[in-house]
Amino acid sequence: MKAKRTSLNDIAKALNVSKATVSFVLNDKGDQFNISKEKQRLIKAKAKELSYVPNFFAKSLRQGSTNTIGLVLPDISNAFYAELCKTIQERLYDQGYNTFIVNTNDDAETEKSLMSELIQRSIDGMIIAPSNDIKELIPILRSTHIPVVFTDRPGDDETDFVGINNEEEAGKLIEEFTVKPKKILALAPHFSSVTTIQDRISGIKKACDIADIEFDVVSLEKDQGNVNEVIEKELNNGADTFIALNNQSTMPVIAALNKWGVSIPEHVRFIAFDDNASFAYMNPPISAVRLPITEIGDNTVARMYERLKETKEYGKHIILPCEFIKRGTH
Amino acid sequence: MKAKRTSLNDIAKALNVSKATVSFVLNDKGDQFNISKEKQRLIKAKAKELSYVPNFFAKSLRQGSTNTIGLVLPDISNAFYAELCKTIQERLYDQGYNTFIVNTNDDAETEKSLMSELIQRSIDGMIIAPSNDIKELIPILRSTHIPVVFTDRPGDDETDFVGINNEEEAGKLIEEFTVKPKKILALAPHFSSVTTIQDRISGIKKACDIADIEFDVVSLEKDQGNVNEVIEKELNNGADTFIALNNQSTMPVIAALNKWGVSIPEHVRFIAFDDNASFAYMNPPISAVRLPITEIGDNTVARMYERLKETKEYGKHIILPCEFIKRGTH
DNA sequence: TTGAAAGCGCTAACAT
DNA sequence: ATGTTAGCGCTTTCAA
Repeated sequence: MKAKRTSLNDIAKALNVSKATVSFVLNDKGDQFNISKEKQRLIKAKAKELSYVPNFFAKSLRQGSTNTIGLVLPDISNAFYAELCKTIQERLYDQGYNTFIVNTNDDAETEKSLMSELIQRSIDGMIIAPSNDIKELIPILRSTHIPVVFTDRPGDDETDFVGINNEEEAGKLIEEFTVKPKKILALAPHFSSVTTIQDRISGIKKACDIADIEFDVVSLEKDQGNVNEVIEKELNNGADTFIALNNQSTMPVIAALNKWGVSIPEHVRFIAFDDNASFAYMNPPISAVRLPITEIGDNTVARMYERLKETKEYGKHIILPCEFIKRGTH
Repeated sequence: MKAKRTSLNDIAKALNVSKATVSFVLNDKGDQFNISKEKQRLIKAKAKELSYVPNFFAKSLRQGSTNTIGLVLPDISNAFYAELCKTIQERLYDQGYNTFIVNTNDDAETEKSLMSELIQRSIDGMIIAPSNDIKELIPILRSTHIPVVFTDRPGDDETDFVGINNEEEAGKLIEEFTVKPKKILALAPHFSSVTTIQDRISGIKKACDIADIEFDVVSLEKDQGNVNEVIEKELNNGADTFIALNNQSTMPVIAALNKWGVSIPEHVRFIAFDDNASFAYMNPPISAVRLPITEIGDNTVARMYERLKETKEYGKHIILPCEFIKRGTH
């Protein structure tokens, strides 16, 4: 019952010209092939009249390319990735590319299989914020020759990357506190071995060593009761300065601090790495490092576009600066 | 340089059989076509050996279907839609479908053009949380014959829908307050004419009329200074009970209430429609209506699957219940 | 029990 | 200046 879509051939027949001519004209190669202006006009008019729409799949099959970029993200429901995803998708769309988004749930095996799937679909390029160690990914990456750009989480020196310098940005933080910290406690999300978190830890640690500040890290459990206990213990151990290592670990810590009646910034100081819309509304509003999400997205797509169009050279790392948002807790 | 992918033909040649035979076997129709067990085994082994991967586009072209569902969402960076998107994508993937996500930014024109784009790509079905009025969408929907399921925001009686009964759920809320409200103020996000918000308003209004409670609605500006003013004015007008009509309007109101030193739930009561992860960590934690996001996603995909596979009948509305999360502000 | 061949809609090399 | 034609890789009807 489905009314058949107009095809190139329909237009060609209606006008008594060849498919090739129609194809040229409709792909704006009319002049290049010296098709007469009049005929071009006619063809375009007829295409409109029959509401012709090119068949994407026939085109892809013929050309061997799909105009689609695969986007591999750890968790699309995390505010950071949701925003990044939106930006990347929009920019790609502006360039005429479609985005095929897959979600790995930060699971290494899922990621590997999804990546293979994507490659099998003849995508033209892949943008990835990897959950796996780069070493695990190399075999998969080797099996294809499409450009790959890493975003947020780096690969190695051979792979393109757009993101921030987590170590440096985290290290700079200890100078922002209004009171010199005695002991800094970094709060890591549960089970997080991803490089971004590890780099942030190492940055803070190094800075603390130099400034002669005591330093410790704890990993937060999902259970709030547990978080409360941990924070109480650390408070007793002299921690007076807290840095949440990502947006997910912020709220539980603030809640625990509130529970023990510790006032911020009078008794202790707090900074969140990775800002969140809600932070500005807290009481007091939470000081945070804003990751340049839009810029990361823009640059990632720009780099992908370069790789797609011109450059064969790879391994470029684009590092963007963060911004410290001074609010009421630092 | 790109190593050519193994094709059906490669396998056929290597084994000296026809493409057809290989195709049958690899699509598990070997028995149906009485291909000998031995040959089937051979073919499958060779396919594995050459790491054969079917060409998605050739298949789509030939079959005229793409195994892809278009998903049209207003704003993928909004927590509610991010979560919904994730669920729908996962379920669709489980069923062997791919999801093509597009983001309309709640802009009516963008939505219309993106929908047309999607249809042009020969998607097999479309799931949409529309920004446009259904009347605007009808011409576009008419131009195709693929199944369409509306999610979160309904179309009309002729279109499938999965979501909640906003009017009813909002109406029930007024019974939840621990103190009988004198005057309820509903807080709408800036410029929101979408039906979900309108239905929530009308539900509360009706319930207030019956219970003889004063009721008013205000639309919140982006600017917090403005929100503060509005809330102050309404406080002076006797508002003692606040209902945020979506998750975006919650934080600004809480911040304003804090600013004026109004304590919750002692002085005023507050409920948010649409829960958010951060609400549990606020002080006091925010009472909220939890939308059944996962269930909406599951049912949307299930319904789409039905439409794709069996049913020609449409216009089914699946209404799911919400859950009121009692925390500290109501 | 298997193979041959047509054709999905498009592009581009080659003719004319 | 425009037409002819050969596939891209796959499925499926028909023939053997």
